[in-house]
Amino acid sequence: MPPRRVRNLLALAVLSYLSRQPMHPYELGRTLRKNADERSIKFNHGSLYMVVGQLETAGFVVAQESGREGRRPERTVYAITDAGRAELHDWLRELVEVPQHEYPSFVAALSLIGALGPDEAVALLRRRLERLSEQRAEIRELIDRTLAEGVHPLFLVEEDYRIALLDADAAFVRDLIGRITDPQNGWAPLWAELLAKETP
Amino acid sequence: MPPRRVRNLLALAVLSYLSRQPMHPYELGRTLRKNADERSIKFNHGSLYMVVGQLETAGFVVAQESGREGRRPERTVYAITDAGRAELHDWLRELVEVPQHEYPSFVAALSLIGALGPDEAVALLRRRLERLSEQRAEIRELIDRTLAEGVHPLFLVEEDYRIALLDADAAFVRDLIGRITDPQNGWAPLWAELLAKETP
DNA sequence: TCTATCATGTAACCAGTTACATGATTTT
DNA sequence: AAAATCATGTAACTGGTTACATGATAGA
Repeated sequence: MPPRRVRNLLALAVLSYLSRQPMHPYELGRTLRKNADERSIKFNHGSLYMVVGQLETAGFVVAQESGREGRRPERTVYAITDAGRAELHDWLRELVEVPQHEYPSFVAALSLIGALGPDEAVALLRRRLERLSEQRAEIRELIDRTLAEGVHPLFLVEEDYRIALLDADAAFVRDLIGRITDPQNGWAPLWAELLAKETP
Repeated sequence: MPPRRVRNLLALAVLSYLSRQPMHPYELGRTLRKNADERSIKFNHGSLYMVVGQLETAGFVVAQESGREGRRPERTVYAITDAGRAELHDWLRELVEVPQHEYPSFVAALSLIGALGPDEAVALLRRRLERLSEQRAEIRELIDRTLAEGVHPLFLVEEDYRIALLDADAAFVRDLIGRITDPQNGWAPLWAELLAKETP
């Protein structure tokens, strides 16, 4: 199959909302913000117009009416097309089914962490643990607050997933600290030695 | 503190390698590839030159000699500056210490998964589990192979971390399938109902 | 009434990717 | 000697972000 004509994930959210009802870009923005989708999908005012434009040239949405109301600027309302629905469905399927190779910044940091000394690394990892638990608490609270408003947990699974990732991160970090500092065969001594050699 | 003048993580790797010895961009590329850094940091031939250029204008690296050897094209060798070393160190510290808010595609997918039917979603999630375990096996094998070559495990922590994330993903997905399909109070019936309402 | 904020869109800029160019070496 | 691959870099294009513009409403 050919690569997607529009790859930006913001386009997925746009298709999803337009599949419910036609809207104009600004309204899409408000809706995305109201539903806290910015937590899951990066977007800003400008990129919305860009993405909608891309979707239009790809034939996934069409400009419906472009009227002005009072003396507001033009508002162009877009509707999803059949091709757009197909793309939405297919794309979502793919994203759920096939785990993507991604580039979290902590992976990059770990791959270069040798450049820090073992003591410094451990100190930083300990601070990371604190931040991780703060973030976890925030998300936990967000979930509870939202559930209390009567929202079905189905609409919060992405936050559950975030918590799962944070927990895995924390567990990994704890383990890593152990492997560095273990008094028997921790990495610290050798690590320090390697570092001393390459820094003249 | 002001935002980083160069944000691309590839620049971090470049600074790290240049802190060992001056190199020209092509050599950096070879080195990155040899060390399998492409698994942790996205890069391609073109972006290397861009990033090195950015680092130069930011004053983190300087062009040293630009000679030609035989009749090869010009090769410009870059060296790290003191400011560059400081940036490398500070940036690495930050990346280890503070967990970034990121946008994995599965988070986006989960936030919109309601648009799929519960049965379809479960089927896809099951396939995801298979793929996750395949990926895990591949990484496991990579780690073992590399360790067998005598590489110190410190230089493989990022792969350990990937495995931790894959495991967390899989555990989450298994749990999610359970929450959807649970015969007592699984989400499937309500979910199907919601979906039917909004799709006329 | 002046100022802020909302509503809506466009344009300019910057970052990142893909494609192109060209001589050197190795393989067939 | 032709073809492939390595070595090295630049240029063109596309995607994404930031900044700008402008009328409308609400608050001080």
